[in-house]
Amino acid sequence: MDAAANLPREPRTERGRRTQRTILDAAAAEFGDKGFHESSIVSITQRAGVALGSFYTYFESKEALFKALVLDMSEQVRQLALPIVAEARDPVETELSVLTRFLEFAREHSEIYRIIDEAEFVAPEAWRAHYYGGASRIFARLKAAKDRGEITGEVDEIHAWAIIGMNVFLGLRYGVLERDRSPEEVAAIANQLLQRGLR
Amino acid sequence: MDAAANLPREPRTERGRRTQRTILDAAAAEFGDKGFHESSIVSITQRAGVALGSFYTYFESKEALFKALVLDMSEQVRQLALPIVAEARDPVETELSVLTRFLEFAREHSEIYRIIDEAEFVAPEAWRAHYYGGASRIFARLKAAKDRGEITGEVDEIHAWAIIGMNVFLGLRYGVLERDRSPEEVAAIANQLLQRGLR
Amino acid sequence: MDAAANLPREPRTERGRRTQRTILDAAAAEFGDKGFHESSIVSITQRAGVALGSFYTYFESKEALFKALVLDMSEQVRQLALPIVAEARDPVETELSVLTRFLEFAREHSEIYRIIDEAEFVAPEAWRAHYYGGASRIFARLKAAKDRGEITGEVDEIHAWAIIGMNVFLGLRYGVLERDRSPEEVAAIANQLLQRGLR
Amino acid sequence: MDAAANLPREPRTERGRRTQRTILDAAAAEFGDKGFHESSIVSITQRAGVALGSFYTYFESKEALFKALVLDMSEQVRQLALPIVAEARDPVETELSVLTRFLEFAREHSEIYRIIDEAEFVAPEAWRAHYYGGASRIFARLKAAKDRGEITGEVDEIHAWAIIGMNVFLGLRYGVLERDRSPEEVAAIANQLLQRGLR
DNA sequence: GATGAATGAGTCTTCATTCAT
DNA sequence: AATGAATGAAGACTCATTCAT
Repeated sequence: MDAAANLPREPRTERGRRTQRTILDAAAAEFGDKGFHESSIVSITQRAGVALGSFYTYFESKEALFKALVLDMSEQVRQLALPIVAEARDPVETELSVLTRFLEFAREHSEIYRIIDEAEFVAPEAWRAHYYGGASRIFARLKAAKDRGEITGEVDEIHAWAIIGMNVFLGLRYGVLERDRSPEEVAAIANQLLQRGLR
Repeated sequence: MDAAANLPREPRTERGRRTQRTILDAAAAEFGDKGFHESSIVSITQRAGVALGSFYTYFESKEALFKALVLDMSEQVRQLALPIVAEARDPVETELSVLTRFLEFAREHSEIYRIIDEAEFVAPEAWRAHYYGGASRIFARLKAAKDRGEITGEVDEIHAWAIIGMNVFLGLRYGVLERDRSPEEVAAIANQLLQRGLR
Repeated sequence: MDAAANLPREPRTERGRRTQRTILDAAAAEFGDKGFHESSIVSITQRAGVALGSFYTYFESKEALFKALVLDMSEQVRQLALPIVAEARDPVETELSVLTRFLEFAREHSEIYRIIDEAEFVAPEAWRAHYYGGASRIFARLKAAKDRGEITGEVDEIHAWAIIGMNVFLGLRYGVLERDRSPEEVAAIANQLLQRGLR
Repeated sequence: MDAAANLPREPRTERGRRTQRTILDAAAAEFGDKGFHESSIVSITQRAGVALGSFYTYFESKEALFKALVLDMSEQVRQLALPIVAEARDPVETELSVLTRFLEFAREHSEIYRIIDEAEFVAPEAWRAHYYGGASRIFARLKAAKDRGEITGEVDEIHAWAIIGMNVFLGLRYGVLERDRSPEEVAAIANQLLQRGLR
């Protein structure tokens, strides 16, 4: 088994790189619209305006493409939090900003959102990598805040998973399914839980 | 659109009822193991030990079966909370018990868990019914508690979605993927958030 | 790996048995005409007058079908020699009759001939089974004749392979490619070699 | 039909000649390993370390390449017998030496062996040319021996085909499939048949 | 009600070949 | 000469669904 299995095949020319990009974009749109199983390679290449065969010049398989896409998107999501965390303020404040940013993102890129979610079933390792990574980054932030004395109680990995679950469902409900509340509002209200619980 | 569309076809005899039940169980196992798309009707009927054709005596289609299953399971999950809520104690206490019960359930019936989750993509209306229903019940509990003065701050549907997201991800992480923490522990630690937030 | 892998799937009804037989016959004709790689499942099912999908009701794959065919034909070829050997006469006489019979068969069933030959590349185990089996049966006959004192010199597996090679090439040349000499003539002349060598 | 069809395209420069040679060698290895149909042009050019497109600078098509290879190899096999025949001794003796040489060759170049054999199905004319040529050369040798009085009985083309069949199968069995007997031994034992038949 | 044979649209994937650079 | 991107026809195989028995 080649380590490069499932990785996009490296184009050797600039033209190749462009074609690969086109296919990738078409695939993101297609998967976002129809989900993995309803999407077809023919349809993706048609969207991309390239021949069917060209797909296989750049990707091993439909699964490999999906995985590549999830990895790519997972990275995009990860990037969201970076600038916010860099500013390093109050932990609850930080999570509030992260959530706000995340909700905006879910609105603007609901297809990415759906793709990562569907990965739970289609590309489980990629899905796990995404969420385990996310949870451990949140956990790390909480621990750091605790070390700085900004959090008094215990912090636990469980808190991190609770937060990520909250974020994901809020993003789904208020960013993808219905947009009847603004990201700021959703984030602010949800954040009360982190701030002071239900009282 | 017939209201009865997608509903299991009513068996007319006792024998028929048993066959239908057998198929339903086999389907739950199959979908839980392989997910919707990898599952096949032949395989389900083989598990059930009935002929392929018998499937269509009791179900409209593969989708209809799945939907029926999700509805059935959704109802099972709903039942979980009923006795707990009936005891009507402190709201945070209530959510703690509900979460604990839910985590136990996720452990014992991870296949049900996966099926409902996959419904987001395969049977979106059933999925929505399940989660919108869940959220509104939580929301109702919170409002009731607020009315009884047990909660001082504002309560919002957003809180309900945050809680449901928490629960789902904790169930997935600690009930399905890895069982390295007990349901009680997970619920207790997660509940701190509802109790007093991160401080 | 199931032991039944590659074996034809057992039909459960008489109708099924007929369909399977039809497909098998169509396949023999197709493979004989075009060879394995140029033959296609669509074409085979068209010849058979059944739907494409029906093929997969009865066979695992194109390879499995081919293998099944080779096994079946190998058996037919084996049957050729049985009655002749049963008569048990002079060994050279016996090989003469076997060769004659074989040459007649090659003429009448050149497609079978080609299929077994192509198996060397497409279904090597089946091919080996066929020829190793054939060689060992010839060898056994030679040994028996030797034991009966009908052969004075040493007998060796090598002789058996030499004889089989002779037979195959004569069948190909005078039974399949060109039929410019009668089976009896070919067998008689070739048999001189076994009789007394080149002198 | 152009007489030059299927012939390798003539390289115009020394560099070109080298590239063509490289491709030819890579193809021999590939075809020997995987057989004609499993081999692919991409894979051949990768083995050769040249670009895919370069293939078509030197060969008309995959079939043409194969045919060229068979012709080339057929010629190599033909060369085997030349020095032996030149020495012109006793005919049985000659065939013994030819067979020995041939068996050695089959051992050392089993890929060539397989390629010529597969040509029966892939490049039938080349295959026919090879074996008809071989048979007629053997036949010619026998006739010459007969003329010189070294063979007393009749000689026939049929004898030639019998001999070639023997050789091919012995080469396959003892040179390619299993090498449990030395070429000398195999040739010596097989030669008894030519010498004095089975007695 | 139960059975399982039959159907064929739909998909993925391969690969020889062409051609612009 | 050499390169490798692009093409698309062709083929194996799956599987939900129908229907005669």
